[in-house]
Amino acid sequence: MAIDNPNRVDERVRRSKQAVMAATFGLLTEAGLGGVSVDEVSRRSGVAKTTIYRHWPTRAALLLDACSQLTARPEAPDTGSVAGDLAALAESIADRLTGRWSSVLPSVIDAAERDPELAALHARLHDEMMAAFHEVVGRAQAKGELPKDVAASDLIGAIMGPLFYRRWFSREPLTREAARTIADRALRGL
Amino acid sequence: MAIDNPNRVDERVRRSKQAVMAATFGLLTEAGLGGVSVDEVSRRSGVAKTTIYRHWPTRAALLLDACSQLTARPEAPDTGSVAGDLAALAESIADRLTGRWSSVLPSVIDAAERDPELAALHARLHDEMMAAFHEVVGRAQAKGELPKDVAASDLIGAIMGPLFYRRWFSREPLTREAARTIADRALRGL
DNA sequence: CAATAACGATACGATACCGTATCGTATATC
DNA sequence: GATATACGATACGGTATCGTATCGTTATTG
Repeated sequence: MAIDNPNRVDERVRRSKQAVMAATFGLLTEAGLGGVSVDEVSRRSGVAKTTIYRHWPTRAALLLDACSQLTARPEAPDTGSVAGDLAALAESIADRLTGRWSSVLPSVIDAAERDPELAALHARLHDEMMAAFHEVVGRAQAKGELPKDVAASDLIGAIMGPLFYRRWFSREPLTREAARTIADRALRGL
Repeated sequence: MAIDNPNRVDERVRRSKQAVMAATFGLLTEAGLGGVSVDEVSRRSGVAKTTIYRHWPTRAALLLDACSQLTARPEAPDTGSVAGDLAALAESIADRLTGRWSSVLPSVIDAAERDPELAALHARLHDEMMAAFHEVVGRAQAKGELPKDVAASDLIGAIMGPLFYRRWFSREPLTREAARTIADRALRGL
Protein backbone atom coordinates (compact mmCIF):
# COMPACT_ATOMS: atom_id res chain seq x y z
CA MET A 1 0.00 0.00 0.00
CA ALA A 2 0.96 3.57 -0.48
CA ILE A 3 0.57 4.89 3.03
CA ASP A 4 1.69 3.13 6.14
CA ASN A 5 2.10 6.17 8.30
CA PRO A 6 -1.24 7.95 8.39
CA ASN A 7 0.44 11.16 9.52
CA ARG A 8 2.41 11.33 6.32
CA VAL A 9 0.47 13.33 3.73
CA ASP A 10 0.96 13.01 0.05
CA GLU A 11 2.94 15.96 -1.20
CA ARG A 12 0.66 16.28 -4.20
CA VAL A 13 -2.32 16.80 -1.96
CA ARG A 14 -0.52 19.38 0.08
CA ARG A 15 0.44 21.38 -2.97
CA SER A 16 -3.02 21.22 -4.51
CA LYS A 17 -4.74 22.32 -1.36
CA GLN A 18 -2.31 25.13 -0.84
CA ALA A 19 -2.67 26.42 -4.39
CA VAL A 20 -6.44 26.26 -4.18
CA MET A 21 -6.47 28.12 -0.89
CA ALA A 22 -4.21 30.84 -2.21
CA ALA A 23 -6.39 31.36 -5.25
CA THR A 24 -9.51 31.35 -3.12
CA PHE A 25 -8.09 34.01 -0.84
CA GLY A 26 -7.19 36.15 -3.79
CA LEU A 27 -10.64 35.91 -5.26
CA LEU A 28 -12.20 36.55 -1.89
CA THR A 29 -10.46 39.84 -1.43
CA GLU A 30 -11.16 40.91 -4.98
CA ALA A 31 -14.72 39.81 -5.44
CA GLY A 32 -16.11 38.97 -2.03
CA LEU A 33 -17.85 35.79 -1.03
CA GLY A 34 -20.36 35.98 -3.83
CA GLY A 35 -17.66 36.40 -6.42
CA VAL A 36 -15.87 33.16 -5.74
CA SER A 37 -16.70 30.43 -8.21
CA VAL A 38 -15.09 27.03 -8.29
CA ASP A 39 -14.33 27.36 -11.97
CA GLU A 40 -12.48 30.60 -11.44
CA VAL A 41 -10.56 29.20 -8.50
CA SER A 42 -9.59 26.33 -10.73
CA ARG A 43 -8.38 28.66 -13.45
CA ARG A 44 -6.33 30.80 -11.10
CA SER A 45 -4.81 28.02 -9.11
CA GLY A 46 -4.06 25.83 -12.06
CA VAL A 47 -5.69 23.02 -10.15
CA ALA A 48 -8.30 21.05 -12.04
CA LYS A 49 -11.86 21.55 -10.87
CA THR A 50 -12.12 17.82 -10.43
CA THR A 51 -9.32 17.93 -7.92
CA ILE A 52 -10.90 20.77 -5.99
CA TYR A 53 -14.02 18.70 -5.57
CA ARG A 54 -11.86 15.84 -4.40
CA HIS A 55 -10.84 17.90 -1.36
CA TRP A 56 -13.92 20.00 -0.70
CA PRO A 57 -17.32 18.42 -1.16
CA THR A 58 -18.97 21.66 -2.15
CA ARG A 59 -18.40 25.30 -2.91
CA ALA A 60 -19.76 26.30 0.49
CA ALA A 61 -17.26 24.02 2.21
CA LEU A 62 -14.42 25.61 0.30
CA LEU A 63 -15.52 29.10 1.25
CA LEU A 64 -16.06 28.16 4.84
CA ASP A 65 -12.64 26.59 5.03
CA ALA A 66 -11.02 29.62 3.49
CA CYS A 67 -12.79 32.04 5.80
CA SER A 68 -11.90 29.97 8.81
CA GLN A 69 -8.27 30.55 8.07
CA LEU A 70 -8.69 34.31 8.15
CA THR A 71 -7.93 34.09 11.83
CA ALA A 72 -5.45 36.67 12.88
CA ARG A 73 -6.04 37.12 16.55
CA PRO A 74 -4.18 40.10 17.94
CA GLU A 75 -2.03 39.49 20.96
CA ALA A 76 -2.84 41.32 24.15
CA PRO A 77 -0.35 44.14 24.68
CA ASP A 78 1.00 44.91 28.15
CA THR A 79 2.16 48.50 28.27
CA GLY A 80 1.53 48.91 31.97
CA SER A 81 -1.64 50.97 31.75
CA VAL A 82 -5.12 50.25 30.45
CA ALA A 83 -4.99 53.38 28.35
CA GLY A 84 -1.80 52.24 26.69
CA ASP A 85 -3.05 48.72 26.17
CA LEU A 86 -6.31 49.81 24.63
CA ALA A 87 -4.57 52.30 22.38
CA ALA A 88 -2.19 49.62 21.19
CA LEU A 89 -5.07 47.25 20.53
CA ALA A 90 -6.97 49.91 18.66
CA GLU A 91 -3.93 50.51 16.50
CA SER A 92 -3.63 46.85 15.76
CA ILE A 93 -7.27 46.64 14.75
CA ALA A 94 -6.90 49.72 12.60
CA ASP A 95 -4.03 48.04 10.81
CA ARG A 96 -6.22 45.10 10.06
CA LEU A 97 -9.02 47.30 8.80
CA THR A 98 -6.73 48.98 6.34
CA GLY A 99 -5.26 45.73 5.13
CA ARG A 100 -6.34 43.66 2.19
CA TRP A 101 -8.44 41.19 4.11
CA SER A 102 -10.76 43.79 5.51
CA SER A 103 -12.71 43.88 2.28
CA VAL A 104 -13.91 40.36 2.94
CA LEU A 105 -15.62 41.29 6.17
CA PRO A 106 -18.75 42.98 4.77
CA SER A 107 -19.22 39.93 2.63
CA VAL A 108 -19.14 37.68 5.65
CA ILE A 109 -21.47 39.90 7.64
CA ASP A 110 -23.92 40.02 4.79
CA ALA A 111 -23.90 36.28 4.37
CA ALA A 112 -24.13 35.76 8.11
CA GLU A 113 -27.36 37.71 8.03
CA ARG A 114 -29.00 34.70 6.40
CA ASP A 115 -26.66 31.72 6.48
CA PRO A 116 -26.42 30.24 9.97
CA GLU A 117 -23.18 28.46 9.19
CA LEU A 118 -21.51 31.71 8.25
CA ALA A 119 -23.13 33.40 11.20
CA ALA A 120 -21.42 30.89 13.46
CA LEU A 121 -18.13 31.48 11.70
CA HIS A 122 -18.51 35.21 12.06
CA ALA A 123 -19.23 34.82 15.74
CA ARG A 124 -16.16 32.68 16.17
CA LEU A 125 -13.90 35.12 14.36
CA HIS A 126 -15.35 37.91 16.43
CA ASP A 127 -14.74 36.07 19.67
CA GLU A 128 -11.14 35.45 18.72
CA MET A 129 -10.68 39.07 17.84
CA MET A 130 -12.12 40.09 21.21
CA ALA A 131 -10.04 37.79 23.33
CA ALA A 132 -7.22 40.28 23.67
CA PHE A 133 -9.63 42.99 24.73
CA HIS A 134 -11.10 40.85 27.43
CA GLU A 135 -7.66 40.01 28.68
CA VAL A 136 -6.67 43.65 28.90
CA VAL A 137 -9.89 44.72 30.56
CA GLY A 138 -9.81 41.83 33.00
CA ARG A 139 -6.29 42.64 34.01
CA ALA A 140 -7.15 46.29 34.54
CA GLN A 141 -10.13 45.41 36.66
CA ALA A 142 -8.04 43.05 38.76
CA LYS A 143 -5.58 45.85 39.37
CA GLY A 144 -8.38 48.26 40.22
CA GLU A 145 -7.51 50.38 37.25
CA LEU A 146 -11.00 49.97 35.92
CA PRO A 147 -14.21 49.72 37.93
CA LYS A 148 -15.50 46.18 38.02
CA ASP A 149 -19.01 47.17 37.04
CA VAL A 150 -18.21 48.34 33.53
CA ALA A 151 -19.18 45.73 30.99
CA ALA A 152 -16.16 44.83 28.92
CA SER A 153 -18.33 44.50 25.86
CA ASP A 154 -19.48 48.10 26.17
CA LEU A 155 -15.94 49.35 26.27
CA ILE A 156 -15.01 47.14 23.37
CA GLY A 157 -17.94 48.43 21.37
CA ALA A 158 -16.95 51.99 22.13
CA ILE A 159 -13.58 51.31 20.52
CA MET A 160 -14.35 48.83 17.77
CA GLY A 161 -17.50 50.63 16.71
CA PRO A 162 -15.92 53.93 15.73
CA LEU A 163 -13.11 52.08 13.99
CA PHE A 164 -15.56 50.14 11.87
CA TYR A 165 -17.55 53.28 11.31
CA ARG A 166 -14.57 55.06 9.88
CA ARG A 167 -13.73 52.16 7.63
CA TRP A 168 -17.16 51.56 6.16
CA PHE A 169 -19.22 54.68 6.63
CA SER A 170 -17.42 57.96 6.99
CA ARG A 171 -14.47 56.58 5.04
CA GLU A 172 -12.10 58.96 6.74
CA PRO A 173 -8.51 57.74 6.78
CA LEU A 174 -8.01 55.15 9.48
CA THR A 175 -4.66 56.20 10.83
CA ARG A 176 -3.01 54.86 13.95
CA GLU A 177 -3.32 58.30 15.44
CA ALA A 178 -7.08 58.25 14.87
CA ALA A 179 -7.20 54.81 16.47
CA ARG A 180 -5.42 56.05 19.58
CA THR A 181 -7.79 58.98 19.89
CA ILE A 182 -10.77 56.69 19.59
CA ALA A 183 -9.48 54.39 22.30
CA ASP A 184 -8.76 57.34 24.51
CA ARG A 185 -12.23 58.79 24.20
CA ALA A 186 -13.87 55.44 24.77
CA LEU A 187 -12.03 55.15 28.05
CA ARG A 188 -12.94 58.67 29.09
CA GLY A 189 -16.59 58.05 28.25
CA LEU A 190 -16.98 55.52 31.00
CA MET B 1 -52.50 60.56 -29.12
CA ALA B 2 -52.97 59.10 -25.72
CA ILE B 3 -51.21 61.65 -23.59
CA ASP B 4 -51.59 65.38 -23.95
CA ASN B 5 -50.66 66.27 -20.40
CA PRO B 6 -47.17 64.93 -19.78
CA ASN B 7 -47.73 65.09 -16.02
CA ARG B 8 -50.52 62.59 -16.22
CA VAL B 9 -49.15 59.09 -15.85
CA ASP B 10 -50.85 55.99 -17.07
CA GLU B 11 -52.39 54.18 -14.18
CA ARG B 12 -51.19 50.87 -15.54
CA VAL B 13 -47.62 52.04 -15.37
CA ARG B 14 -48.06 53.28 -11.85
CA ARG B 15 -49.42 49.98 -10.68
CA SER B 16 -46.76 47.91 -12.40
CA LYS B 17 -43.93 49.98 -11.02
CA GLN B 18 -45.38 49.91 -7.56
CA ALA B 19 -45.84 46.14 -7.58
CA VAL B 20 -42.33 45.59 -8.88
CA MET B 21 -40.85 47.85 -6.24
CA ALA B 22 -42.74 46.13 -3.46
CA ALA B 23 -41.54 42.72 -4.60
CA THR B 24 -38.01 43.99 -4.99
CA PHE B 25 -38.01 45.37 -1.47
CA GLY B 26 -39.27 42.08 -0.11
CA LEU B 27 -36.59 40.12 -1.88
CA LEU B 28 -33.95 42.60 -0.82
CA THR B 29 -34.69 42.16 2.86
CA GLU B 30 -34.90 38.41 2.53
CA ALA B 31 -32.00 37.66 0.27
CA GLY B 32 -29.85 40.74 0.08
CA LEU B 33 -28.67 42.47 -3.06
CA GLY B 34 -27.18 39.33 -4.52
CA GLY B 35 -30.39 37.41 -4.03
CA VAL B 36 -32.55 39.62 -6.19
CA SER B 37 -33.18 38.24 -9.65
CA VAL B 38 -35.46 39.78 -12.20
CA ASP B 39 -37.21 36.49 -12.75
CA GLU B 40 -38.03 36.15 -9.10
CA VAL B 41 -39.21 39.74 -8.86
CA SER B 42 -41.44 39.00 -11.81
CA ARG B 43 -42.86 35.92 -10.13
CA ARG B 44 -43.55 37.66 -6.84
CA SER B 45 -44.97 40.84 -8.25
CA GLY B 46 -47.07 39.15 -10.86
CA VAL B 47 -45.62 41.60 -13.35
CA ALA B 48 -44.23 40.08 -16.52
CA LYS B 49 -40.49 40.19 -16.86
CA THR B 50 -40.97 41.94 -20.16
CA THR B 51 -42.75 44.76 -18.40
CA ILE B 52 -40.05 45.09 -15.80
CA TYR B 53 -37.50 45.59 -18.54
CA ARG B 54 -39.79 48.20 -20.04
CA HIS B 55 -39.32 50.36 -16.96
CA TRP B 56 -35.80 49.52 -15.88
CA PRO B 57 -33.16 48.96 -18.51
CA THR B 58 -31.20 46.49 -16.44
CA ARG B 59 -31.14 44.57 -13.22
CA ALA B 60 -28.61 46.97 -11.75
CA ALA B 61 -30.88 49.92 -12.49
CA LEU B 62 -33.74 48.20 -10.71
CA LEU B 63 -31.64 47.51 -7.64
CA LEU B 64 -30.21 50.98 -7.60
CA ASP B 65 -33.66 52.48 -7.85
CA ALA B 66 -34.96 50.29 -5.07
CA CYS B 67 -32.05 51.10 -2.78
CA SER B 68 -32.38 54.79 -3.49
CA GLN B 69 -35.83 54.69 -2.01
CA LEU B 70 -34.57 53.25 1.24
CA THR B 71 -34.11 56.82 2.36
CA ALA B 72 -35.55 57.42 5.75
CA ARG B 73 -33.71 60.42 7.00
CA PRO B 74 -34.31 60.99 10.70
CA GLU B 75 -35.47 64.44 11.69
CA ALA B 76 -33.29 66.47 14.00
CA PRO B 77 -34.79 66.47 17.48
CA ASP B 78 -34.78 69.60 19.60
CA THR B 79 -35.00 68.67 23.25
CA GLY B 80 -33.16 71.71 24.48
CA SER B 81 -29.84 70.05 25.27
CA VAL B 82 -27.21 68.37 23.16
CA ALA B 83 -27.30 65.37 25.42
CA GLY B 84 -31.02 64.99 24.92
CA ASP B 85 -30.82 65.55 21.20
CA LEU B 86 -28.06 63.03 20.70
CA ALA B 87 -29.81 60.47 22.85
CA ALA B 88 -32.98 60.89 20.84
CA LEU B 89 -31.07 60.54 17.60
CA ALA B 90 -29.31 57.44 18.86
CA GLU B 91 -32.67 55.93 19.75
CA SER B 92 -34.01 56.69 16.34
CA ILE B 93 -31.01 55.05 14.69
CA ALA B 94 -31.35 52.05 16.97
CA ASP B 95 -34.94 51.68 15.85
CA ARG B 96 -33.81 51.61 12.28
CA LEU B 97 -31.15 49.04 13.02
CA THR B 98 -33.67 46.68 14.55
CA GLY B 99 -36.12 47.10 11.72
CA ARG B 100 -36.52 44.95 8.69
CA TRP B 101 -34.54 47.12 6.32
CA SER B 102 -31.38 46.94 8.33
CA SER B 103 -30.54 43.56 6.86
CA VAL B 104 -30.01 45.21 3.50
CA LEU B 105 -27.22 47.41 4.72
CA PRO B 106 -24.41 44.83 4.86
CA SER B 107 -25.31 43.92 1.33
CA VAL B 108 -24.94 47.49 0.21
CA ILE B 109 -21.67 47.95 2.05
CA ASP B 110 -20.29 44.79 0.55
CA ALA B 111 -21.28 45.80 -2.95
CA ALA B 112 -19.99 49.32 -2.40
CA GLU B 113 -16.61 47.81 -1.68
CA ARG B 114 -16.28 47.09 -5.38
CA ASP B 115 -19.08 48.76 -7.32
CA PRO B 116 -18.53 52.53 -7.58
CA GLU B 117 -22.16 53.18 -8.37
CA LEU B 118 -23.28 51.50 -5.19
CA ALA B 119 -20.48 53.19 -3.33
CA ALA B 120 -21.91 56.52 -4.39
CA LEU B 121 -25.36 55.44 -3.31
CA HIS B 122 -24.06 54.32 0.04
CA ALA B 123 -22.33 57.63 0.52
CA ARG B 124 -25.50 59.49 -0.32
CA LEU B 125 -27.61 57.44 2.09
CA HIS B 126 -24.99 57.97 4.74
CA ASP B 127 -24.95 61.70 4.20
CA GLU B 128 -28.70 61.88 4.50
CA MET B 129 -28.59 59.85 7.66
CA MET B 130 -25.96 62.19 9.10
CA ALA B 131 -27.72 65.44 8.27
CA ALA B 132 -29.66 65.44 11.52
CA PHE B 133 -26.49 64.87 13.51
CA HIS B 134 -24.76 67.77 11.89
CA GLU B 135 -27.72 69.97 12.57
CA VAL B 136 -27.76 69.05 16.25
CA VAL B 137 -24.02 69.44 16.65
CA GLY B 138 -23.97 72.71 14.77
CA ARG B 139 -26.71 74.12 16.94
CA ALA B 140 -24.93 73.07 20.10
CA GLN B 141 -21.70 74.64 18.96
CA ALA B 142 -23.50 77.87 18.11
CA LYS B 143 -24.94 77.93 21.59
CA GLY B 144 -21.54 77.21 23.09
CA GLU B 145 -22.82 73.93 24.47
CA LEU B 146 -20.11 72.12 22.58
CA PRO B 147 -16.58 73.32 21.93
CA LYS B 148 -16.14 74.40 18.35
CA ASP B 149 -13.00 72.39 17.85
CA VAL B 150 -14.58 68.95 18.16
CA ALA B 151 -15.07 67.42 14.76
CA ALA B 152 -18.72 66.54 14.32
CA SER B 153 -17.77 63.40 12.45
CA ASP B 154 -15.80 62.12 15.44
CA LEU B 155 -18.76 62.54 17.70
CA ILE B 156 -21.03 60.94 15.17
CA GLY B 157 -18.69 58.00 14.83
CA ALA B 158 -18.56 57.61 18.58
CA ILE B 159 -22.33 57.15 18.58
CA MET B 160 -23.05 55.41 15.31
CA GLY B 161 -20.07 53.08 15.61
CA PRO B 162 -21.11 51.35 18.81
CA LEU B 163 -24.66 51.08 17.53
CA PHE B 164 -23.50 49.34 14.41
CA TYR B 165 -21.14 47.24 16.43
CA ARG B 166 -23.96 45.95 18.58
CA ARG B 167 -26.10 45.16 15.58
CA TRP B 168 -23.53 43.30 13.52
CA PHE B 169 -20.78 42.12 15.82
CA SER B 170 -21.58 41.63 19.46
CA ARG B 171 -25.22 41.04 18.57
CA GLU B 172 -26.35 42.24 21.97
CA PRO B 173 -29.92 43.51 22.03
CA LEU B 174 -30.10 46.99 20.61
CA THR B 175 -32.54 48.59 23.03
CA ARG B 176 -33.34 52.26 23.23
CA GLU B 177 -31.82 52.26 26.67
CA ALA B 178 -28.56 50.96 25.27
CA ALA B 179 -28.70 53.61 22.59
CA ARG B 180 -29.08 56.38 25.17
CA THR B 181 -26.15 55.05 27.15
CA ILE B 182 -24.00 54.96 24.05
CA ALA B 183 -24.85 58.54 23.16
CA ASP B 184 -24.16 59.61 26.70
CA ARG B 185 -20.74 58.04 26.82
CA ALA B 186 -19.80 59.41 23.45
CA LEU B 187 -20.51 62.89 24.70
CA ARG B 188 -18.55 62.35 27.88
CA GLY B 189 -15.60 60.99 25.94
CA LEU B 190 -14.95 64.33 24.30
C1' DC C 1 10.07 -1.37 -10.29
C1' DA C 2 5.31 -2.22 -9.42
C1' DA C 3 1.10 -0.91 -7.29
C1' DT C 4 -1.58 2.70 -5.60
C1' DA C 5 -3.25 7.04 -5.25
C1' DA C 6 -3.68 11.69 -6.97
C1' DC C 7 -4.03 14.52 -10.84
C1' DG C 8 -5.54 16.94 -15.43
C1' DA C 9 -8.47 17.29 -19.34
C1' DT C 10 -12.71 17.05 -21.10
C1' DA C 11 -17.29 16.48 -21.42
C1' DC C 12 -21.74 16.44 -19.55
C1' DG C 13 -26.49 17.39 -17.37
C1' DA C 14 -28.98 20.47 -14.77
C1' DT C 15 -30.08 25.14 -13.25
C1' DA C 16 -30.41 29.76 -12.99
C1' DC C 17 -29.70 33.96 -14.84
C1' DC C 18 -29.82 38.11 -18.11
C1' DG C 19 -31.85 40.57 -21.61
C1' DT C 20 -34.47 40.44 -26.27
C1' DA C 21 -38.09 39.32 -29.56
C1' DT C 22 -42.73 38.36 -30.93
C1' DC C 23 -47.48 38.71 -30.75
C1' DG C 24 -51.98 38.69 -29.18
C1' DT C 25 -54.82 40.99 -25.48
C1' DA C 26 -56.43 44.40 -22.34
C1' DT C 27 -56.98 49.18 -21.07
C1' DA C 28 -56.53 54.08 -20.74
C1' DT C 29 -57.19 58.23 -23.30
C1' DC C 30 -59.22 61.14 -26.78
C1' DG D 1 -65.99 53.90 -29.90
C1' DA D 2 -61.36 54.25 -32.12
C1' DT D 3 -56.51 54.50 -31.40
C1' DA D 4 -52.42 54.45 -29.03
C1' DT D 5 -50.21 52.36 -25.37
C1' DA D 6 -49.12 49.22 -21.86
C1' DC D 7 -49.34 44.57 -20.61
C1' DG D 8 -48.84 39.21 -20.31
C1' DA D 9 -47.28 34.91 -22.14
C1' DT D 10 -43.95 32.51 -24.26
C1' DA D 11 -39.94 31.49 -26.32
C1' DC D 12 -35.25 32.19 -27.24
C1' DG D 13 -29.98 32.83 -27.30
C1' DG D 14 -26.26 33.31 -24.51
C1' DT D 15 -23.59 32.79 -20.45
C1' DA D 16 -22.23 31.23 -15.94
C1' DT D 17 -22.46 28.18 -12.51
C1' DC D 18 -22.57 23.69 -9.79
C1' DG D 19 -21.35 19.18 -9.28
C1' DT D 20 -20.46 14.45 -11.62
C1' DA D 21 -18.43 11.07 -14.73
C1' DT D 22 -14.77 9.14 -17.48
C1' DC D 23 -10.26 8.09 -18.57
C1' DG D 24 -5.62 8.50 -19.65
C1' DT D 25 -1.34 10.37 -17.29
C1' DT D 26 1.76 11.35 -13.59
C1' DA D 27 3.85 11.04 -9.20
C1' DT D 28 4.56 8.74 -4.72
C1' DT D 29 5.27 5.08 -1.89
C1' DG D 30 6.75 0.63 -0.49
